[in-house]
Amino acid sequence: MLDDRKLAILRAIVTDYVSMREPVGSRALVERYQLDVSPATVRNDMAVLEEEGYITQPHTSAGRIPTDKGYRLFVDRLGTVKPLSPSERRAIETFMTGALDVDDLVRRTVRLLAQITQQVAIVQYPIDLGSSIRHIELVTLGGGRGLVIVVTSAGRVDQRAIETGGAGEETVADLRGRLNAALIGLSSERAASKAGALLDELPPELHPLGAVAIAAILDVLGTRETGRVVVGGVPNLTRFADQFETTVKPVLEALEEQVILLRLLGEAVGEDDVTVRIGHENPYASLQSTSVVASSYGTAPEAWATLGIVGPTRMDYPSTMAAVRAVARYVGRFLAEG
Amino acid sequence: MLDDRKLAILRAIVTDYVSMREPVGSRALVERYQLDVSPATVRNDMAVLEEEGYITQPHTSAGRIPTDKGYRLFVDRLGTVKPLSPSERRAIETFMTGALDVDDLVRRTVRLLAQITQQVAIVQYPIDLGSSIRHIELVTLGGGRGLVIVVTSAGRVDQRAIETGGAGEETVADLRGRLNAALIGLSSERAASKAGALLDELPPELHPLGAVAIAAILDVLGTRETGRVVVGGVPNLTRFADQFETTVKPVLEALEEQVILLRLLGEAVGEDDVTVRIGHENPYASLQSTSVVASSYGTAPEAWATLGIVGPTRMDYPSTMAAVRAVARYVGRFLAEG
DNA sequence: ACTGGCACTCAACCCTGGAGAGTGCCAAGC
DNA sequence: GCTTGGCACTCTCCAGGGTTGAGTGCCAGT
Repeated sequence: MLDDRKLAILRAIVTDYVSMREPVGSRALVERYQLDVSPATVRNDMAVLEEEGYITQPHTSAGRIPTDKGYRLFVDRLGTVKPLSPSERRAIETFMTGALDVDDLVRRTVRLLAQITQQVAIVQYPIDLGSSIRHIELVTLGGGRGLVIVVTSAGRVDQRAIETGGAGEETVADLRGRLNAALIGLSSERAASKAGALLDELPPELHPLGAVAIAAILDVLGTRETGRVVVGGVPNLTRFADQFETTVKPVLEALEEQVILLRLLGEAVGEDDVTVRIGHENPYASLQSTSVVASSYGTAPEAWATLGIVGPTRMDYPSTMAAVRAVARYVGRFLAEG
Repeated sequence: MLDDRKLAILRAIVTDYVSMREPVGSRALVERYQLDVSPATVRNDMAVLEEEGYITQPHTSAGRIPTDKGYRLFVDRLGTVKPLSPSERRAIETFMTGALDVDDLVRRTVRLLAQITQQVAIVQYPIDLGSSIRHIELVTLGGGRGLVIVVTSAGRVDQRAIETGGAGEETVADLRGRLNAALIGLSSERAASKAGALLDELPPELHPLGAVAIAAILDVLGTRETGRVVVGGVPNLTRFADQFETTVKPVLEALEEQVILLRLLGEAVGEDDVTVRIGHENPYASLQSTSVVASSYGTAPEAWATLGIVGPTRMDYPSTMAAVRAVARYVGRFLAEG
């Protein structure tokens, strides 16, 4: 039902609307793109496209703009791959090299992604499901307080504050030794179950301290998968300039909710390539005037997470997708190399 | 030159403009506040206030609005202390209790502050200048990589990735022992100088690993003071609704710059009470249409940092200052108790 | 020193008419 | 049968003009 010319017209409408930011009419279309037909023909085709729900007009005498369905078709079948510009490639290289640690890497990635796409960037901290426990440290801080520190083979360090009570240094050392002996080398899941069982094996004098320490370890292991999220490039939202209160505020609110962001990125897990959610395809009402372009990154199972961007549905999908894909690849490679 | 009535009029103008968000005229003033004089008298006084630079009018036939200088006078001499509402007190209690660790505490504080002030909140991580080194951990991760972890008596944990090369487990253990023996209990400054000297004392076989480990430790100690900053409540910026591109974008950009935020908060260090910077008093051009209300918090010297809010110059200073002060006190107390 | 009165200014609002962009439809042409 | 030129129609946008209303500054009177 949609012949080649209609598809070409849809592609032209999307392209034009994205760059011009104005509803596009039949005349402008034939002038700016080589359609080799008259405006009247284009109008007829546009009527069909509108009937099928791919485009719509804001008001009677205006040009057409793509609907979410139109963008979807464009992304799925019409988008031509747009390679990154040399300067973008260079930006990626420059940003990545010299990252100090995972924290720094994530911060750099957010900035980079926001800069090339000119959108709001979201990067999830790498989660290391498949990694194993490398070290467990118990430190007293005085005043009856202390820390439990868990280090994994992927280089991740988590800590929890605990009440140590009046436990002496040798008690701490004893417990530290037992914990390490029991848990080092185990995966998160196995460590969690082993730790639970370990409490019963401890001599009574280690019991009070052992209980809180193990509880802290279980907490670390349990919350590990949810991973944090970092957001950047929020100023790019100002390009939504029209409708501020109605459009931007909900988006800002969503961006402050870690849970929402995680779920948003979560949709991309398991996909091979870049995932695109357009407008209402989005699970959150507050983001239904935006699109999300996301991708997994990293080398499973050691470090695996997702990153992406949030922007107006009216965005340059080919470029954005290329950028997200490229950044995901680079970060993944960087992570693998250390 | 400014008698009591003129001051009362200025106070009324500020109060009214903040709540009504509209230039305020002489008639409205005498109607809404008990000035006991006629509009004409108020007009005469307003002419003087305008001449002195405390108020201004957007255009000829409009009411008056306060200038930065007017707000300054209001804050310094006219603001009546506004106690927190019971619900705000309750919010503070609720938010604080149950914080897991410093990270969590900071996150909760940002949310809390943003919620009660309805502004953008900024909280600096506690910096622990006066604390001492409690433990140093060296962990190998395989693949020639490893981690240096530094724990302070205030419970702060920092880590750095290092190249361990092919160093064996006993080498690592040896170095770990020497580092801990040398550095535990020292303050940041003394630890830094001692660490630098320590390298020369190491036996040759520990040299390559010792060099990178000590470099990492120095890096941790060196960057510790600059502390990170967390921002929250950005959606509250939407209440700037007028002038979006011109007003909000620069603010959003500033909010993404850790350096700017740190400097902004830094101004409040050493002050006893809440610090207020109004409009152009602000060092950054992009924030000159905003005011910053900040306060130090924490118990020196163990943990000491600042927090505050950024909002329009047209803000409810008494309430905001009360809220910032209260939150700073609470967080400080919480931090002291652990 | 305060007040009432008055003339003046200026943004905001509404209404109107014209211009322009774009459409849908139809009859004619290839 | 698809395509095209023509035409009437719709609707937004914009500029112009008149009115309204809030607010001011100034002055003379108490």
